[in-house]
Amino acid sequence: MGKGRAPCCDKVGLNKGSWTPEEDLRLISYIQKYGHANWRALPKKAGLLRCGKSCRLRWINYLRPDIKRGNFSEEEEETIIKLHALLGNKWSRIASRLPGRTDNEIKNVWNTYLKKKLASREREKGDHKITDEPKFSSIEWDKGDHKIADEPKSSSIESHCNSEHLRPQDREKNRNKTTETTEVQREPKDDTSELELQHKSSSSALSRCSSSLSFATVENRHSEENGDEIFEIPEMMIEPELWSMIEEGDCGESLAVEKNETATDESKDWLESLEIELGLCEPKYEQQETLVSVDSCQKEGNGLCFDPFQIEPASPLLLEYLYDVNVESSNID
DNA sequence: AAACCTAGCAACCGCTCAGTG
DNA sequence: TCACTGAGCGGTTGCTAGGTT
Repeated sequence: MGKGRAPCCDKVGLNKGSWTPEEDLRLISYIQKYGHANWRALPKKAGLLRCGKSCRLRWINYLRPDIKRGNFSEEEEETIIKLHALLGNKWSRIASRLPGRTDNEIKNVWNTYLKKKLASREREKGDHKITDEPKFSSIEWDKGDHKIADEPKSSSIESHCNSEHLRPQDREKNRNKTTETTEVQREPKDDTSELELQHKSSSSALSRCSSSLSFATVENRHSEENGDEIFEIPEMMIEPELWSMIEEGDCGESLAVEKNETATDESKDWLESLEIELGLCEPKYEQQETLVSVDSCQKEGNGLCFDPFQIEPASPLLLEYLYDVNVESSNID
């Protein structure tokens, strides 16, 4: 750039490296109450010794309520492979097609696993070189080379929930590391207009299909003033002292935030579950199984369950998406 | 049991872009 | 139009856990 621009923050005396549970809690607590309109100012206001960029990254990649933790399903992997063939290393673009997944996560999965998987697959087929470049141009697309149309058609809800489709090492990992991350399924962020339709239809299925810490429903809504999300958190019980701990900053120094009288029970519940995940407190009671099982849902045939990653040629959502991708590719060209 | 290796992932860094005064 | 800011993106690094020798 060369404009002598000041660093995004004064890095002297700031924490680096892994985030502590206390920092996480502090960040979540602040964003829950005040949103994240200004990342640069956020750490100071929240009493965090981090730069705004770091806070943003931590929130987006790890703490965001709509984040989907855990292993990628076969369908997700296939989707990534196909989208990568179309878009190349446009991780954020790819992530926008996979609700609940972050660009960072997809990038990591690609670099550590999918690239190799694809390479070995190609090796079996022939001698195709795996590159980071998009495989299909919009020209190919126009010719009707709709590679994505051969997307697996089987429902992935089960596979999403069912570890049978996970890689062996990941299945093992899951058994051993049950509380490693905040495996909380929440409504996907719907700030991407192009995903709006998908979200409307797929998010319920997604949020239903998750780990033992899944919640029944979580709604996002946009603040009219600044577009920040305010998350409606499902109803659960919470230790009152825990909440006051957060409010009064008992988990560290006092929080630089005021007590929010309107903080919902749901927010507290979410924080509590997060604290359990972070190992800040013991689970007080058995997590209620609030999710409708995929099986029962499918048996009921109520139309609420479907595969968020299912891509069939006839799907209007897919057509919209394909059109979208095609237009975007054309624009780039 | 210890040393070494490898894979996975969180976090950082530097750059670009869009918005604003 | 220019200077600047803040947010976001993609590449890279470094830590850690698990596996292997």
